[in-house]
Amino acid sequence: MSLLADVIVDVPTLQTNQPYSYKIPDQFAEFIQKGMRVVVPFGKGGRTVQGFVVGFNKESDYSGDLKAIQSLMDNTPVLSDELIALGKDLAYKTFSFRIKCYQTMLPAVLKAKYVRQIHLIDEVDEKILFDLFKGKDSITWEEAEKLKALDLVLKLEKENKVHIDYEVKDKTTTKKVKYLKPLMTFEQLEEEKMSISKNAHKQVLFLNLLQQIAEEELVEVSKFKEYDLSLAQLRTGEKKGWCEIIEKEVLRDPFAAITFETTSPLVLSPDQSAAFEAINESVQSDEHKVFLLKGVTGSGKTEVYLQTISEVIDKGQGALMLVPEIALTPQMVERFKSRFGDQVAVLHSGLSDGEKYDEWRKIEREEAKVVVGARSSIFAPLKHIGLIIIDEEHETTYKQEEFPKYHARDVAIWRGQYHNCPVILGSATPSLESRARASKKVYTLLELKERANNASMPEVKVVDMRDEARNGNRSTFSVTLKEELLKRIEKNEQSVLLLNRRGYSSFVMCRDCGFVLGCPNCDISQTLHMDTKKMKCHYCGHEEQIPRTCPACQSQSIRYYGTGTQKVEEELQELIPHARIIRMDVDTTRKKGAHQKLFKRFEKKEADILLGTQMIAKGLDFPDVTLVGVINADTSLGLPDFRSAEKTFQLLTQVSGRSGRGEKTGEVIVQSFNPDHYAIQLAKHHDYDAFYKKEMNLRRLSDYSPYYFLLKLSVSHEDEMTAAKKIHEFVQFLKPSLSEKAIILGPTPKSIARTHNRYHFQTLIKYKNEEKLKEACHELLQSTQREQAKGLFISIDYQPIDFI
DNA sequence: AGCACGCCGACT
DNA sequence: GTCGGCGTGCTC
Repeated sequence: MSLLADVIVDVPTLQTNQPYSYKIPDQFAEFIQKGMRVVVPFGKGGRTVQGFVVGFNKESDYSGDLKAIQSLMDNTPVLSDELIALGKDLAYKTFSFRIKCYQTMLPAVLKAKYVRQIHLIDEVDEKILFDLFKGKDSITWEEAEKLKALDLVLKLEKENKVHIDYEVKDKTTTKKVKYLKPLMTFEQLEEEKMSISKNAHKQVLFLNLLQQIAEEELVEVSKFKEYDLSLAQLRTGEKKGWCEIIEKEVLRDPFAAITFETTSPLVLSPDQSAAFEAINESVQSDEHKVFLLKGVTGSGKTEVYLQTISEVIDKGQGALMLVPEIALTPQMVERFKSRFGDQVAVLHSGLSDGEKYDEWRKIEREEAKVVVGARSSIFAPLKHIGLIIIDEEHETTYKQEEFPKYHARDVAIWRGQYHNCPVILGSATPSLESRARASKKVYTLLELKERANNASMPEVKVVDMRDEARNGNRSTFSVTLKEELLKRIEKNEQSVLLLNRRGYSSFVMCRDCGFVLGCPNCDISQTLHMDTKKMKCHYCGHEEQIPRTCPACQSQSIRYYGTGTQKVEEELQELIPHARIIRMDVDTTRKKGAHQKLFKRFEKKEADILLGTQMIAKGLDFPDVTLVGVINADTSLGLPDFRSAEKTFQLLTQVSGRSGRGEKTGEVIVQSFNPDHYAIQLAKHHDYDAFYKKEMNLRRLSDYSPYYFLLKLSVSHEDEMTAAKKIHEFVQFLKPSLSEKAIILGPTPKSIARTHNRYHFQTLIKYKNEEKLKEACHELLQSTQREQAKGLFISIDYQPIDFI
């Protein structure tokens, strides 16, 4: 009795979000394994799609004829039993499709590409042969589409003159290096030398070189370039049987050119030892426990991580560590590589798809024991996990904004449970959710109270910008900040300036009539981009010229408003003409490696001031930075987001940590229009505990997280009325499954009500224990499939991060 | 997603 | 009368 394979097919719809049974042809029976990618026929016509084998079954309850698997795409599984189960669970929890989850877990190159090929199978008109097929016997669907000949192709197919073939193409590539292997002995080569013409200098040279290579030795073909021997000349030798050229696969190592000095563990402080001991106990006893490691910046959390990982490796297990993408700096990677050498695999967005795949395979083959990476690394194919670390656990980038909308912290805990291993959540400013769980003893709280080397926390000065304005200073920079910047330049010390970009944009406004240039497709203002000298919509990418006169009143006084990094840089340069400034923002760091280059330049003291957005706030250690300025602390306070105070507090605490990391004491200047706001005042006093208490109280009074869970239902449609009507309908649908305690906010139009010419509405559901809610949401998605197919978008976001 | 089946309008 | 519109339903 042969088995059937359960396959999840690459068709992301609700109707197909389930395993399909396929027969396994005899030739694959021996090789097929759970977790492999396969090519299967699916649906009518000759369509084939990629699928994942998620299990085997003796029989199927499907009444029709079963189809057979067409081919296997892997020699070894790409998904382990653990990841197969995790994907299934994630799909349910995040209201997503299983296939999407599996694709998210794997490197991009493992996602199939589909090619539709049109093959000629019968005689056709000369003209068609020439115009369409250009004399070839097959063309791709896309080529035909470009020639606007798809209807012709379909007609030819009906006439049986062409055949449309569906191919699943594998994108995986491995880097191959050509090696040369001698096949003859010294004596045989000597004989060969006799038999060839003495004028064939290159051939003689080649034979001489071959004689120098030991038997069984492989030499890289590229080495022969040094002797001016081309590949063609080597191939001639291959034809004569002197040698053989073989290709061997090598893994790309993005850090190959860099050598890392090895470092040894540092001596731990009493706080660090206590934390280490507590976590290590869980490691040694294979106990799943979640630790919240709270330590101020510079308190040595990383050293605790490193030493715990070392224990895990000694036990023969692996460790997974997540850091936010922008904190994944060369400095960070270096710390891990220099402690654990080649056992470290690094996954981040700067790698090419091929490089990512190679790092992934290094992990999968168990050549790497330590994985360091951003959000998606939480799915790394480590088989024996002994520890998972989420550094800077409060960062919102751990929540993916696209489907599947998972939170890496939740996945970490899932995997920690599966592997019976501890999970560490580390932060100087833990999220309220995590800190509250620690209070309720769901997590174990570990604290590092002191900075290493007895460094003190920097002094924070808050400058009231309203006073500045009253005193006639309308510039971006307060008098105090300017003076302090000048002092640093004099003393040859460095400063970091942070421009808080959250909720800020530079838009063009008419000073006479107040006209703001908006996007024609979306209800937001367009942003000014000085580098390309264009206006751009950040939502849909629409671009147009910068207006010279106001489109509404023809006034000439239309100009930009708001503060972009570029404008601040210009203003700063004007204010302090001799200051050497490095600006870091999305524009100057777009190119690969630009980020690192700018930091290196700053490190080498080629500049006095580093000016940038959030990306400069993380994990960087510059000993000569003694001043940190926050230009606009409170732009993020005004956002319609219940976490805005928390975000502001975290940001200010974070940047303050950048100052005074060396021997010199540091100073922080925060410019604000709301200097008395508790988030600013408590950040000034480095008082997380007081902030936590105060903020928890506010959250309790306003019924927000962590007291309530949140679920966001969004709906969009081309027609405003339809979208509005539908979301009301859906809320009515969900209501019966909610208890009295649940609170429904909205529905309301989103603050950016229109993008891409679609109208968006959303509603928030606040709840504590609602057993039936998740099931009801799934039902809602199921029952609205028809409407979804007709252009109604519905999205359910469990524990959303943004509300705007 | 992509395809077939099926039931209504305007054409050789 | 039929060709083709896209609404509906299914894919192992």
